Amino acid sequence: MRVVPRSLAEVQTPGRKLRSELKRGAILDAAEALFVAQGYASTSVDAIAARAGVSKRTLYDHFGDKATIYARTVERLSDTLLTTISDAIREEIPPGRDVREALVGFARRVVTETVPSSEYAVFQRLTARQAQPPALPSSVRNRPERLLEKRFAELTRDGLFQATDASLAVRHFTALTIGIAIDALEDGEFEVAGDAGTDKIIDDGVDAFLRAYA
Amino acid sequence: MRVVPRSLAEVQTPGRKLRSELKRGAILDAAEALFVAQGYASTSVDAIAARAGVSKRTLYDHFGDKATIYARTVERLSDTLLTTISDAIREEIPPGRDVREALVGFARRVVTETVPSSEYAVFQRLTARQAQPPALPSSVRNRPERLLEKRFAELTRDGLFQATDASLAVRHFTALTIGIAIDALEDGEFEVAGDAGTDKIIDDGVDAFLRAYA
DNA sequence: CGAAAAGTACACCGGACAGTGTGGATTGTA
DNA sequence: TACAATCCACACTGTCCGGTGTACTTTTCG
Repeated sequence: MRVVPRSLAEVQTPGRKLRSELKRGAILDAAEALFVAQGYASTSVDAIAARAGVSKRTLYDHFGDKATIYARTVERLSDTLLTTISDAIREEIPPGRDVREALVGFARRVVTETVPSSEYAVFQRLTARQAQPPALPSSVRNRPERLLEKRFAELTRDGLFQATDASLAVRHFTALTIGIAIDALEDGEFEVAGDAGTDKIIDDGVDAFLRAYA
Repeated sequence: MRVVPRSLAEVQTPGRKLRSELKRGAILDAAEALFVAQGYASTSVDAIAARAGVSKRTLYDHFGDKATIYARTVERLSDTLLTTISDAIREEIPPGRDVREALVGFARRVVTETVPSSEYAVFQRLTARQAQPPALPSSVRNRPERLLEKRFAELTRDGLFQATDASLAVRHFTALTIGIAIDALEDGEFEVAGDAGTDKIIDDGVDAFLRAYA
């Protein structure tokens, strides 16, 4: 006589493969959080497994070793970031929108959407040369910038602002807005000020940028 | 008349003491190089001792533990950086010098003098929130910026450029020049280009800054 | 049903590392 | 010469960590 509660099993289990994929995602989530908070070297595989609610063995069955976990984490982060930037460009800097509004909207959105997971900062920091994990090629690191560069070139062609060197303009723009905002957030500069602080930073940055490139 | 020593400490021979001080310096040199290259967690005390040409026991006699070595390293780095910035301000941005020349000279000097030890970048990175070593207060982290801020305020008062908010102007200036240059250096962006690459970055950055703040 | 996939618990290994203890060598100084 | 400061070589402890092996359970599906 079968005592196996088939119905119960079917209800609480959404399929082997799906569940396996969920575990995989949970592992990457945990890994991302820990790598971001503590860095590569100080994050133990046991800690990742514990946080993911998964046995260490499962983790090693999914990914072969710690370096691979790290690589997959950064890859996923990179993809997410790329999507975020791509969406933000399309929706915040559409043809016809006032340039100042568009730039402020874009920067603000990138910063807020990548906080508190702080994808942008995390990505920069994790991909920075620390020689601990295998360093990533700068071609990967700069993908988001390339997207914005293309849009800036179009804006210049339409005469909306002067950026003969689109690559340079993007560098200056991100440095003046997103870069400074992320820096400030990492310093915990305004524990209270919150969004207002970053908003002001971004407004000021866009102001300066437009003064230089209008 | 016999000179009576008040304590043993006063009588200590300059020979021994000097040598001891040299060892101490060598340890800090080694620690700085390794912390910079590998980060805190991945740098072993044994490695520091080996690189300094000093026994591990001597190292532990001088400093009590790894955290203290790290703290002393960052302190020394901070002091060196502050001196570098201070000198650069005094000598590159003197009263009367053409503003563009002064700013280019300043930024170029800060970058070149802090490379390849890359004090500036190192300082930023080591003091960044990584939660591994005891985080430093941002008051320490921002000391160099304060100096430049003061000079910018003077320049504005003299009508040489428009920076009603000196703090903001400094942020924008460093972001546009030193920040981008250091970033590029860390990426190993121009393995060959060398100084020419950073020089162009700085020229472009100063151009943009002056367009925004002239 | 029965095989296989997926996961867990747990013990284990080898190595690295922070930190200590000690005895001995060198060397300025009284 | 005798003493003390300084340093070194070396052995040792406890701990953590990356990674593996294995035996057991649960779930899925032909």
